[in-house]
Amino acid sequence: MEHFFNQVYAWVARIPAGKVLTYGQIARLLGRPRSARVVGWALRAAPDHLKLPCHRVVDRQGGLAPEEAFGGAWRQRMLLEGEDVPFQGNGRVDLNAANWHPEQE
DNA sequence: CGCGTGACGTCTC
DNA sequence: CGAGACGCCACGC
Repeated sequence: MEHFFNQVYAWVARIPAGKVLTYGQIARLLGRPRSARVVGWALRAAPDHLKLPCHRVVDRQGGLAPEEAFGGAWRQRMLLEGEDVPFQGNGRVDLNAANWHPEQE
């Protein structure tokens, strides 16, 4: 539980600026390919003092978090654009260019 | 110990 | 190509 959450936080904290990870991707990195939901849950429960770049975590289609998170999806988009994260123009992150592959690091 | 729930994912229609 | 249904896993009650 906290171990799982901690792992999620660890990966999120490692995401370089300008790159993004998907929930499912993180879940796989943790050895739980079907725990994408739990990943999102972990971020939901992520304490602010960890200062995690949770705005760099998107869904499989590059979609941003719901409005209720971040105090507005526009906020997340603004942060991403501020890091030169490419958008597709439809409000989604261009995963083809911004998706981070930790295995390559 | 069982039930409901959710920042997701994949398959179908 | 958009919307809906089901599946998954951890957690709180």
